[in-house]
Amino acid sequence: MPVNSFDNYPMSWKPDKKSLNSPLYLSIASLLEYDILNGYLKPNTKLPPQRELADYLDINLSTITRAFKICEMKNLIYAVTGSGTFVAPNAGKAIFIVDSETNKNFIEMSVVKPLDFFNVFVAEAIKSIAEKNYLEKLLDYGQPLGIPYHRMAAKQWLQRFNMDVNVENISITSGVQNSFTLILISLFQPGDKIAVDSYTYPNFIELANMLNIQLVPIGGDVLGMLPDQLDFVCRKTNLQGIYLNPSCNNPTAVTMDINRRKDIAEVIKRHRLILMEDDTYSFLVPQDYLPVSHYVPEQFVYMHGISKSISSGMRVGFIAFANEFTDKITRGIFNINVKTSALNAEVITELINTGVADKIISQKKEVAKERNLIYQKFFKVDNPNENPLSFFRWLPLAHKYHPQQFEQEVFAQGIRVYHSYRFFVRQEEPTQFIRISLTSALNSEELNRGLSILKSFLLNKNEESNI
Amino acid sequence: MPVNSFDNYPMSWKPDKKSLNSPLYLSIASLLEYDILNGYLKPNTKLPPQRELADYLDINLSTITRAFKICEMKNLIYAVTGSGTFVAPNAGKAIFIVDSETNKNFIEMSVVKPLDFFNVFVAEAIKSIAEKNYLEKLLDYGQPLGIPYHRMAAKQWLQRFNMDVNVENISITSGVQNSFTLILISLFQPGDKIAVDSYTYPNFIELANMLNIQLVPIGGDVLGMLPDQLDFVCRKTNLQGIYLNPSCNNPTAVTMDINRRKDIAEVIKRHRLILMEDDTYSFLVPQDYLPVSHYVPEQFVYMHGISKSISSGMRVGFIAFANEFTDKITRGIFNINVKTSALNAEVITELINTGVADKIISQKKEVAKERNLIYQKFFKVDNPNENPLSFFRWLPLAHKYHPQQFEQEVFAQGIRVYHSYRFFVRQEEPTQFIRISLTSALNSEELNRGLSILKSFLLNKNEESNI
DNA sequence: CAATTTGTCGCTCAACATTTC
DNA sequence: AGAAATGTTGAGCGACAAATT
Repeated sequence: MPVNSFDNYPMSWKPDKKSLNSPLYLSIASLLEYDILNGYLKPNTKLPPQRELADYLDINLSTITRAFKICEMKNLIYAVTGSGTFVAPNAGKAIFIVDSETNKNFIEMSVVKPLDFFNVFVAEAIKSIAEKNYLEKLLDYGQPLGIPYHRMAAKQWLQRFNMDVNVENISITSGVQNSFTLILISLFQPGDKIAVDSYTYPNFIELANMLNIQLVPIGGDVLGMLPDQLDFVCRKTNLQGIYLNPSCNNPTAVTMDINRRKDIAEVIKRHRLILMEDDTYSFLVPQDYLPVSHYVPEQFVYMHGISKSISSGMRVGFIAFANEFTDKITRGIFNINVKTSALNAEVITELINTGVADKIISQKKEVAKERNLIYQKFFKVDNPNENPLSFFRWLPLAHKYHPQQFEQEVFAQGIRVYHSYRFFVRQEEPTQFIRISLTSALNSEELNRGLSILKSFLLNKNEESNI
Repeated sequence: MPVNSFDNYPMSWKPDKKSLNSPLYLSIASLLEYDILNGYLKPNTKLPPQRELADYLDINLSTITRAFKICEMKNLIYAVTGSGTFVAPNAGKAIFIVDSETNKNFIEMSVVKPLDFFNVFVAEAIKSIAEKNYLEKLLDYGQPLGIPYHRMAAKQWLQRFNMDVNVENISITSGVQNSFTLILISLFQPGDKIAVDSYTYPNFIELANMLNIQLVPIGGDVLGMLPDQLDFVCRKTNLQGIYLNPSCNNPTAVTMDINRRKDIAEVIKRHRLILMEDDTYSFLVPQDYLPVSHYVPEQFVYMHGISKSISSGMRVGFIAFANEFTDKITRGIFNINVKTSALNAEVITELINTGVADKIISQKKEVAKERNLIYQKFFKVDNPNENPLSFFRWLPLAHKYHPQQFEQEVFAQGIRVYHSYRFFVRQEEPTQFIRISLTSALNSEELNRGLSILKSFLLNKNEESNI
């Protein structure tokens, strides 16, 4: 191809040669960033091949590669060998999930709230602790992993979910999100790669982005992540870890059965991945399920939040981990948080030891069951592996929409749900979904009303097929 | 120099040519790492020039540069153009400060404890909160930056220290260390460079290391960091931020006067640095001091811990920040912690609003004054800019010691202090110091005893000069 | 203060791996 | 199944900048 014919050749992106200055690769990267963030390059646009851009700008191919790598680290683009480079579907958009709570005159089905009306019990626990005479002792530094009494309660609690480890392998953290931060910083490096489900919890995605840790989506089926696909990716890419959500995957609501857990564990072992198992929803699963961590005793970090099961406001979580990680995690806790407030851990310990925690859970399960029945009055649940007590539901859409616009149109009807774009890791989505929280509405009646509005909205959009 | 004469030439490090495999640069980096971590290369050893190593291994110079860069990122070595590359003084050593608390049969003067015996007041505050009827309302998600009532209390509290900002520019965090994490992750990138005092708080150093943020030490004088030196470094290196501890620098105990604060602020403005001002010790400074943040209203993050002033166990801190950073910080808080427990913030708010916090502080200042007088019975304080109420003291040593060995020898006498190696950022220390905590001993008598033991120990070492 | 030593950095080259057709 | 398209990666080159002598 003659060098001067580029004007006639349709290139999706033509950086202005004149505005390039030294260093070239940074200059190119920032031009690209600018054009993406300012909307001149739309999500999913295919960029010209690196060779073509290099020819056009009359520089070396690898200079383009470097420029692209910078933008890829910022999650603005993603590159696939053989196919090309594409603008990321979520380039520059915030996907994180945060409770807005500004004069709620709409029905909340986006954020998953943990049925906070059981907080009366927590308030009682606080009162009973306030009367204890050892209160002062809870108020000093020391014991970054938690005081033994609290860690013992954690041990007993985790045993309920078949996670049986020594007290030395347990730490109190300031909630699951804080556990994510702790583990990503302590056990991983910027540039490391972690395998995740194609649909993953947005706040994990955003945190990984902030820390420059790359997430590699692995395909799944009705039971969740496919071991073969994981193995396949591990063979060609150097992965350091894997993040799993096996009890009730957020957002798909899928529960991994025992066989799939074993199979995945095999692959994790084979490739020496660090397993980050997020088992916040273990309380919604029958008692005979063993965590994936159980099968990889030398390379797991099991993260258990009590925000969903017991109380969200206390900001307490537990982690259990393989011996190997003890030093790094201890150091990490100290450098990130110093420690978690023992007062808060004491409240949770009290709830566990007095059996109130169990009571809260069984009541939450009742409500969850009821709300799922309401959901099924409106929408079908096809996959038998979806957790019947899930706090949220994952509904496929028959058509393609503009994600944010879709959320806004729904909102205009007085309800809020999340579109799947928030959960998707790289690449374009083949099918679109919405995640519907069942536990955020104030009561069954409100949920009923919300789902009914949603259903009419979808029917208006000719979305019969999945309903 | 003939290529074959290397055997006779004294090279401080000769990697085994045979154990090199592809990729070369990684292979070299891991050989170097191995030799440093296993003690074959001692701290401060000068490595052979990169060109010489390249010649010796018969590979390209830049391949060595790359290998060295990897080790430099891990803080195993540091390179100075013109002088050479050296093994880092703290290569592979943990310097972080953690309260060990295992059967204390020694006098604690290493960790700085915050005079925890005033926790009775905090316990009372908890009791009074437990009786409030709005307790449940504190237990949900939402309001990641803190509920307005708490942020208002924070605003009033910060005003005492002349930090006057709107409520919108304030957030509750889970303590100062957590604020560091938040800000380093939210406003900086791996590879960014931050200016710090040559002697800096070890847990800040370690956290920066974990996040691959480079710290650049700036020289100082009796008033702390020198503006000219900061300016000088900014001109040649691309710095993104600066970390300061102006009220009572940890470990030097120096208080920056107003003029120095203004001068430093000028340089910060000129080079558009992000200021991280750690003002945990502002309660030990006279009321007319303005924070450095005051002079750079568009680029500051002011971090205020209450662990030292009010209560360490509650894990609550406040940050105030320039408008510009609001979005990034909000997103960061949500992705790192979700939020800080409102229960804990409520306790601190209660202490502030009832005036108990002020009472705690004035009592702590009394004790600090008394303990500093005890110190001066044993050791001189030469620099008038050292804070007379400091919780710790910084004592120069006349001779050079092996740092860890020194700490152990002192420990053998039944006391614990920290050697300056823990605080030093890169390069070898010209003079060695020890940091002596005055507030960790249980009472004046114990402190007296500890200092007396320390003094005899030092006199035995012929350390008269500074005593 | 000029020459020398020493580390830094951006760009190029070429072999390679993966995907598509 | 083989050829073409496309992204990846390690190493080399050379100009440069800073510190030392």
